[in-house]
Amino acid sequence: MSQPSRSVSATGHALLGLLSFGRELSGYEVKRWADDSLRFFYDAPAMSQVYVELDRLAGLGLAASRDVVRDGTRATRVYRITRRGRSWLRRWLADTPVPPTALKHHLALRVFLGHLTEPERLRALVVAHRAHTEDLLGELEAVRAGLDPEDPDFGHAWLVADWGVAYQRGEIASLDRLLGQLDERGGGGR
Amino acid sequence: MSQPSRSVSATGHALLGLLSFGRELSGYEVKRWADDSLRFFYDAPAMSQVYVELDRLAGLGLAASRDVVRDGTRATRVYRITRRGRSWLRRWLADTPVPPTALKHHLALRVFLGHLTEPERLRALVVAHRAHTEDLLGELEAVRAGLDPEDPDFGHAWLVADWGVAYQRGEIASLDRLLGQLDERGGGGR
DNA sequence: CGTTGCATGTAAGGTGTTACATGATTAC
DNA sequence: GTAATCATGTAACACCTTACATGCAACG
Repeated sequence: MSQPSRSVSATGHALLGLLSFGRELSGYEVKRWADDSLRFFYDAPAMSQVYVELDRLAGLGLAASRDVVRDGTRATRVYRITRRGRSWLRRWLADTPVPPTALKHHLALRVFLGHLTEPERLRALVVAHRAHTEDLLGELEAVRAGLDPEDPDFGHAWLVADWGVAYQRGEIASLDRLLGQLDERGGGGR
Repeated sequence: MSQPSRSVSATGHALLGLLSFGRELSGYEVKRWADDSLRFFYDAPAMSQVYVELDRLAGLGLAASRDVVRDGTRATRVYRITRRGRSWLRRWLADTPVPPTALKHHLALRVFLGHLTEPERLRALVVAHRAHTEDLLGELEAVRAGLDPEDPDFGHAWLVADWGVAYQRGEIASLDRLLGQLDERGGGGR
């Protein structure tokens, strides 16, 4: 049999992970679910990428697809994880080293280059980012509220959502601290 | 005049940002500096990518290069930011919307899929990640110690380093909290 | 005399994005 | 009727990585 260790990307594993919860899902549904879960701690792939990735998983035998015609003429292609896919994922989870967290903090880059702009402008960027973070926090709290921490499968999803809530709260606290420091800088000397 | 708004990638802006501190730097030096600063809040690009990016910035007139022969035969190509590059960066900083933070938290993905493995195995992954985070924290503290918060230019770098320290400490606290929750799950029912 | 650090690049390939193209069904 | 949602995919391209290729200088 094949050993596509290298042939499944991190995103592929993430999507196969969504299928591992046992439901049969269309690409569209996978994307929506990714937007409600993966997005908060992992980049949610574009819609087009989801189709490509699911197709590849099916090609490797890790997922199986079938076309469902419900009522209308246009078919919906649904995917489910195969036994091979499940054991594949298990082994991946157990044996593959966890890569370091990849962060692209665009606001931090701008603060880093703060010498290039006026203090008020920089402050405005931070404030806008703070507002955006508040929004994210609200969404995450809603996600967490929809999960059951006692559930055998989705309990882990709850853990991650709970963690995400703490993470975003920490981010907001950091931003407030940063704003205070910027005010000291701007108000004082220079 | 060109309007290469679209032609400079985020990484390009980050590297141009390093040049904006005024020093004339070789590609090699840019890479080392990126590893000591950008790496903590933005992905540090590969060495080869640094050369490509600098070359592109020079092609756009945002940076200028010259070959320095110091002593030996092999030339070192050094880059400095041009006046155009500086005003380019300023406008970018002032006018370009800040994209949302992109996170790829590979450990969170594994916790999310925790139903696929044994509690002890999952715990081990978290512990390993915690150790790695401690290392990062140590490196960041060293970076911060080498910066002066009062410096007109590098004061902003200090702010970001200080923020990074708080960020990684928060991460460690989150991981400890997560470990406690995992123990409750594992030790109790199920 | 071998390894590490300085130094620069090319080639190939993987990963993912945006834009485009198409079309049905449902809700207002 | 028209807008939003469901639904699937292709094409072009941007971005970045790994592997490779080369070579000098300094240190032990």
